[in-house]
Amino acid sequence: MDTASKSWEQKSLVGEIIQGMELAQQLRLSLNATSASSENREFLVQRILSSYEKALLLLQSSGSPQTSHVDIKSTVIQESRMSANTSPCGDDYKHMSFNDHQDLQEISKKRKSIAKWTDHVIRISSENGIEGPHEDGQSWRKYGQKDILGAKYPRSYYRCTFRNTQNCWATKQVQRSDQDPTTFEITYKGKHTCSTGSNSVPPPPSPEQVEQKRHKRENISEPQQSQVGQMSFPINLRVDTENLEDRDMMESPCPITSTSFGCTMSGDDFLSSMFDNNSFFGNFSQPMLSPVTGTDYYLAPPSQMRNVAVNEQISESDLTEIISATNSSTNSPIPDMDFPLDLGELDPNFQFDTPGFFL
DNA sequence: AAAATTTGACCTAG
DNA sequence: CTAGGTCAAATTTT
Repeated sequence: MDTASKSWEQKSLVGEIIQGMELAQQLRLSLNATSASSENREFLVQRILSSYEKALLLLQSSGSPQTSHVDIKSTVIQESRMSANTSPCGDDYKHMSFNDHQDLQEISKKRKSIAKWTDHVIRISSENGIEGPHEDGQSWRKYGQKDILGAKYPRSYYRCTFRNTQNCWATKQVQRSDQDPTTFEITYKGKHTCSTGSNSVPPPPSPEQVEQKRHKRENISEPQQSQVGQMSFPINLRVDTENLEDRDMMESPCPITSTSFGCTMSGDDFLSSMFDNNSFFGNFSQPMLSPVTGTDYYLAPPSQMRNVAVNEQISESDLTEIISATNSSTNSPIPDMDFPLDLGELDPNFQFDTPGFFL
């Protein structure tokens, strides 16, 4: 994974810078446009910052081939502007708590790795019928649908298409709002670690795959922990400020990019069609974090980890974001937010604490 | 044929 | 037990 990484990084670097410029331009336009909301601007700002952060990251990492994610992360700082909680509906919720159960037998202590699992909730409503889809530039594969108690519409579950090939454990859930069917609540969990080489050809399936079935799990060797450096920059991408929705985490989206919708959800119920936009990956770095952030990580892969991947990733703060456009927000159950973290287990090295910085 | 979706069964936390 | 989440076989789509 490093052979090509070099040129790759350079490209990424350039791409990030370019992206930053483009975003800045968009921001400028946004400032002139009366229609643009402050939220959009906010996102643009975040993206711009994110691009630069990535660029810095790349520069640093190129210096030292190996990863250095942690430091990098701390170096990047970010101001947190934004009114604390202007948005009323900031109900983000996170809940997740998984444990391994079946694993106990053998691997009881091994996975102490920190896998961060975050939830990002966004709401998208298409008031007038058409709106941008919230594509994230990722490909998702639907793996389930469930009727939720009290909800009129079923919830759909998606996971990254590259789960198996690249150990990407990102998932998302899509739920249509009861009262306002035009609104969808999308919850993203996990981070994308898939890096399909953006350069040109997606690399073949990664080496260590997991294929073991559900009988035994073993730790897979670590995936490359380089994810930080890989972002594909959309060269031709332009973000539309129209209504951008975004989310993301500084990770790189799979190269799928713009035109291709990652979404394969043809689904029944959702918006397979109602939107069309082209804003894709956004960034989601969000400022308003409470001081306590930083602490949300925890190991324990998703529910049933049969293949345990120990990803050590950079943690990113969790945040939930809501871009909602409208009113209806009543139907969101407000779960409790609990933070099951066991700090004790963490590595002392971990240094993320800085509260205010971008993810 | 391969990849994605559908859908009921299965699993687990609360 | 129930509700929510995931698996996986069957089915559909590409």
